[in-house]
Amino acid sequence: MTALIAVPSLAPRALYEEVAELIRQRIFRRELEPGSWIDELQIAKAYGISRTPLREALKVLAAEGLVTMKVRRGAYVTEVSEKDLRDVYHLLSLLESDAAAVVAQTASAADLKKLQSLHAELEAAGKPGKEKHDKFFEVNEAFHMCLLELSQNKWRDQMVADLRKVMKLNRHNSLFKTGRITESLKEHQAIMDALLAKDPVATAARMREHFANGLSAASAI
Amino acid sequence: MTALIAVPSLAPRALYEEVAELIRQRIFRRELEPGSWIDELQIAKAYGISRTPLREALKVLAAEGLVTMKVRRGAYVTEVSEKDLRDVYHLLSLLESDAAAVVAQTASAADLKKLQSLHAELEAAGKPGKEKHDKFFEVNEAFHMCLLELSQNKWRDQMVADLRKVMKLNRHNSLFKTGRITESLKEHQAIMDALLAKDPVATAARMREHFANGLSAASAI
DNA sequence: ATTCATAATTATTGATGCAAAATATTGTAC
DNA sequence: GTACAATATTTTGCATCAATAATTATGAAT
Repeated sequence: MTALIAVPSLAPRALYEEVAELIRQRIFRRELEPGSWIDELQIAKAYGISRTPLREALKVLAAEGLVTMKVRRGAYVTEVSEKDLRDVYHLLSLLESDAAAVVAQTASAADLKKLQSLHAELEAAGKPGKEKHDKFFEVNEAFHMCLLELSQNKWRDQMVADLRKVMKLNRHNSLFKTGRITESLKEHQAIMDALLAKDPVATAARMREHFANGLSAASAI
Repeated sequence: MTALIAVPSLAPRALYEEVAELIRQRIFRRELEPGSWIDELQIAKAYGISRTPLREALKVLAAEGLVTMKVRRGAYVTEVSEKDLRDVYHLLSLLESDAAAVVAQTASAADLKKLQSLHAELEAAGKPGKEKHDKFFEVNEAFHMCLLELSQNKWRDQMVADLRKVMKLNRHNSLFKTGRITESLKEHQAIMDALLAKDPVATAARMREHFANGLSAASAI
């Protein structure tokens, strides 16, 4: 029985948020499989907490789409169909390409420099020989998130973050981590070029292509 | 003290959802003003329920963006800035125009008929002389929602629904209800035409215009 | 033997109670 | 009179407890 240890941080989160994050991670790690029932009693006991904050955490996860609440039947890890994944991916493409267009129009020199440095990191991490794929995916995520933040629309940030969480429910969430690192780098380069040219239309187009390629690579599996 | 009466329906909702809906409506009616603190004890007492389902309801509303939770300070009705509204509106435009394009490509004859009948209703409700504006806005919402549903992406449905809720936080949520009924009808007609022509690009463009006009009408106030 | 009904068990949902934290209030000292 | 400190009150947040609903198991009747 591993009780939760209270970590005194500067921005203290409520217990239900703490628990939500723990369960999120367990879902991503597939410790809790899609479709499976979430045993409140067992988890509460395992974490050494009561069921009240746990249930609040489950409500949060339900709002994110990670779990599904059934009346009088409790919480279940959301099952995503192939169509769901395509639908979510489509929305990600739409939202992120739009964000990219905005950034192309509004980014300052410093903003572009930041993106370029991330892009450079990405190229370094993607060098053949290097097999630190984790690093590549991490920086890739950082690049996309940085672009998002630069587009200055917190509502979109939230939506993209939630959609990306849903994508992680997928077994082969290969959409993000296929072995197409070289192609992905080329596409990122194209996006960077369009951004530096401050061409919103081209930037959005390159981002859409980037997503389209990711999707076809995924469905080819 | 008005206790909640259990309405036995076919799809029984949990109490926390029931309560969430009640609070949602109170927020939309501005009984609970943006920025104001939500008194858990008072509301629980007023509804004749305990704080537990109420707190769960507040978590749901927080996920929708209608309320903001502050650690150890409770729940507050979300305050949306002018920029927030523009940002949300931008996303609505993006999502709904994309949905319209999908429908233009995939709609069956029956689907189009359904949209046409809603459009006819809208024209009837918008006839000068008739001052049933409520009816107009209601049918307008129905038209947009029907289009959404026909585009067959439940994730987008959810996002649009949430974003529209946030829009309703606005004092003058004039974006939907300006006195530009005639113009709005013309724009809807243009959308219908593009849909019937099964032209996705034109349909999306008309929808974007529809939103752009709504925004400028709103900011002109 | 199979089906339907009833009872028992199990799990969710809602209520109440308690402790900790934050804010407001009051009093005292300078 | 103002500022700071200590106390009191208010309110959140978590835990425990009770009740309701659903599922499963058991038994009886056809």
